[in-house]
This record gives sequence, C-alpha cells and structure tokens, in this order.
Amino acid sequence: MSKNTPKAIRGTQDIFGADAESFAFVVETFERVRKLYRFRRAEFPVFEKTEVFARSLGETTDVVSKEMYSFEDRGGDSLTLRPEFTAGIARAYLSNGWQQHAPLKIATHGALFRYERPQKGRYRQFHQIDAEIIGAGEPQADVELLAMADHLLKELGIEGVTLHLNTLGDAASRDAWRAGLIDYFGAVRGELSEDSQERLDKNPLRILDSKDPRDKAFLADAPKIDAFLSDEALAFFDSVTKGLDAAGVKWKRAEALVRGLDYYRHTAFEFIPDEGSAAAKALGAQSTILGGGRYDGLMKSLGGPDTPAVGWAAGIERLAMLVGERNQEPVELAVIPLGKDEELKAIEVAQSLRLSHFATELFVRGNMKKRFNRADQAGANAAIIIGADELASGLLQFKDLKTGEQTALSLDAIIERSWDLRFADDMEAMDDQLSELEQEVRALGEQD
RNA sequence: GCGAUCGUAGUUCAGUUGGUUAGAACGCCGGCUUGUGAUGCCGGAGGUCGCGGGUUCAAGUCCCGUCGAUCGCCCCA
Repeated sequence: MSKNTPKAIRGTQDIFGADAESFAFVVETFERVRKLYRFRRAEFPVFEKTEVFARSLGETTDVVSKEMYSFEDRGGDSLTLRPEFTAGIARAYLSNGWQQHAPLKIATHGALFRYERPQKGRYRQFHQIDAEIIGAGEPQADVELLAMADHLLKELGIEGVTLHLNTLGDAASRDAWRAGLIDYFGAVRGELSEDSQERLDKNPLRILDSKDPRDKAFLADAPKIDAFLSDEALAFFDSVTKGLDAAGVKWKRAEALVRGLDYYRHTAFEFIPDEGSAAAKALGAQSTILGGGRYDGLMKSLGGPDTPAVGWAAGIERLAMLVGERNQEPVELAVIPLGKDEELKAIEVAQSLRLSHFATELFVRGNMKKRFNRADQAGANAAIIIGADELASGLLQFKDLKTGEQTALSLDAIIERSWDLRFADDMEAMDDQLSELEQEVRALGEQD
C-alpha cells in the first residue's frame, strides 16, 4: 500500500484466491445446468446506445435516472455501460431477426455497471448470470425457467433460500391495481414516509415492500393484486404454480413482491434467503440473490413487435458468497530437480506429465527441504526427483508423498503409477460421498 | 443521494491518559556441513501508521477535509 500507486476504482474489485474459485464455480455450474435445459450461450456488447436502456427500463426508474454510466463517444452518440442484461438482449433479438429462432432460450453472463453506493454484495462493476426465454407466451416457459433457477441453486449447494412468487397480471390488471393503490395510499398521503410519498408518484407498487413503520400500518389493508386479476391472468398464474408443483419446485406466494422495472407483467419472482438463515447473514443488507419475471411489454417499448418473454438474472458475487470456501485444485505431481544441472531434464519431464493430463508443477527454488515442503503444501500426490544419477541411468526417483515410498522408474512407468494414485484419490472421494449419502438415508429413516 | 463505524508491514491485528529508532503472528526470502518433505531452529527483507491540512515543544494517537471499506436507508443482483 505505497503512497503513489494507482488505486482501484470505487466499487470495483480484484477477485483472487478463494473468492475467484467460488466465482468460477458459480459460472461453471451455471454453464453445466444451462445445457441440461438447452439454453444457448450468447455474448453481448458491454455498452449500448443509452436509449436502449432508457426506453426499456423506463425513464423514471432509479437505474436509468441516477445509476447509469453514460458517456458521449467521439461521434457524439450517448452510450451507456449495461446496467442489466435484458434490454441489450431484447435489442439484439430485434436487430438480428432472432424471431426465426423463437422460442429462443438464451443464457449469458458477464459484467454490469451501476453507479451505486458500494456495500457488501453490491458493487459498481458486478457480474450476473442470466437466462431468458424469448418468444414464448406460455406459462410453461415460466415454469421451465424457474425450474432451472431452482436446479442451479441446488447444484451450487445453496440452502435456506426460498422462491418468492407473485403475479402482476396482464397490462390491464396491473394498471387497475396500480390505480387502486394510488387511490388507497393517496388518501393517507400525509401519514406515509417521505420515501413512500415519492413512490406514490413514481412507483406506487414499491410502497408495498417498504420497511418504514409509518407505511407498514397501511399495508395490511392495501388493495391486493388478486382482486384486479382478469380471468386470463388468473388462469396464467394458476398454470405457473401448478407447473412448479409438478416440477417439484418449492415456492411461496409473496403478494407484496413487485419488480422495480416497468416492463414486467404476470410472473415476478425472487429467490430470497430465509430470515435468520446463514445465507441471510452472509449477504448483509442485500437479500435477493436471483430475480426476474415476465416482460411481455419490453419488445414493444423498443419499437419491435409484441413479443412475450421471461427471464432472470442472479448476482455472481452474491451466489459466490453462499457457496462456501473453495480452493485451487491441488497439484498432482511435483517435479524436483536436485540442482541446476538437472533443470532442463526437469522441464522436459514436467511437460510430458502435463501432456499426459496431470496437474504438474516444478519446484526449483530454495534448498531440498523447501522444495519438498512446497510440493507437500501444494497437495502433490507424488514427487519425481531428478539428480545426477537419474540423468545417467534414465530412471527417475518416484516418491509417493503420502507413504514416503520411493522407487526408480522410467517416465512411462511413472505415468502409469500416477494414474493409479489419481484413481485411488477418486475412489476415496466416492467413498466419502457414499457414506454421506448413507448417513442422509439413515437420518431420513429415523424421522419416519 | 442520506445516516453511522472504521482505515497501522503482503495478511490478521497490538500500540497504554499525544512523548525518544512503530511491534506480534502468519506469509515471503536466505541458512541449519547442498540427494529428500509434512510440526523444528537461526537470520533477513518489508510500514514516511490511507491521503492532505491543522492544533502542539511533540501526533499512529486530538481537530478538519478527502479517498476508500464496512453497516443501515434508498434502489437492486
């Protein structure tokens, strides 16, 4: 931390070590799960014309009005670093004529930018994984998308998180509800918190999840969306919930759950840690780890044809905080030359081992003790030791670092022995998993 | 954007009511008769105490500003 070196920009992070491993684990798991549901991988620009976000998110939303990184490029166009994925994906769908692929299941991940006050789990440059189904108006699309989200969280080993589900109805239902809320809260305007008085004008739905005690007094009797739902909207929501039950996805109705962005219709959802859970503690003030909904209105706001779509996004940093400590994979083989004269041979051997798919590292610094020490700490199964005698004979010393047993072997024999060692490791891991499973089964038996 | 707490070696921290060359642990580097490791021993490098200004004979320690982190609000992933 010296005086004159550049510092990272506020709200950005250099991710390394265990955090980086967790981050990679989230992304890798997402990639694996997304293939099971046949979502296609796509990449999108990090910046778009400002209007892409302004028109789709709504000018009055906080994201657009005060959180975007916008700038003028050299040609005088107003551009914006993407604050979210959906608008850019919608733009790509329209400008590339991807209607031909509808219904299009698409997945992506990457960096997003929002000018906000940084906190734990909230950054100015942050990363999301994202999944969308575009051109599908059926409730089955909502179900599949949510089933994938639920599946992903299971694969990540995240527990104590519940799917909170709501419907905002179709455009007419939503508008009628909104009007009802304005009437209701407007009558008691003076008694609401300052924030909610402002919400009344900007986004009245948001008053419903206010934490201010002054507002909470009025929440119980506020008009419910259910009273405004058209028969079609009701039937749609019913299909979604039945589908989730069929897929074995647990959910909880959350009547006050609304989404901040204007383009949402029908299904809205968030995966939120249960109160008091370890997950809730790990996230600090941030609660939602994955959120999304149906946005049938979006394409039209970008000048395209009416196109139904559903999607969700999840914060990679937030998920990474919940997957527990992950460390770098250990080395399998350590190659240790005894001195300078053996270094070239060591390089040759190490390269052969890597080409044979063993994670291999050379240890050439420090005295013998240090070399072995490092090899050991890096988790090596075995060390290949090369000295003058080995150079002469062509047989290398192969030392099993767990048993200490050491033999002179040819390179081919070393590769064979190394496969055996790896296999033994794998068997051990499988045994562990098996006994864990057995314990679970036994615990289940005792419950009954 | 609002309120609060904090900021000392690479890391985690200690620094007594402001008083001489700022400490520890871990990590890093070297060595312990240079062909062998998981706990050992010896030695070493590394900090203008976030940055700038002020008060004082004297400031890591007090005051102001600034930057950053953290906690809550707002908003959201």
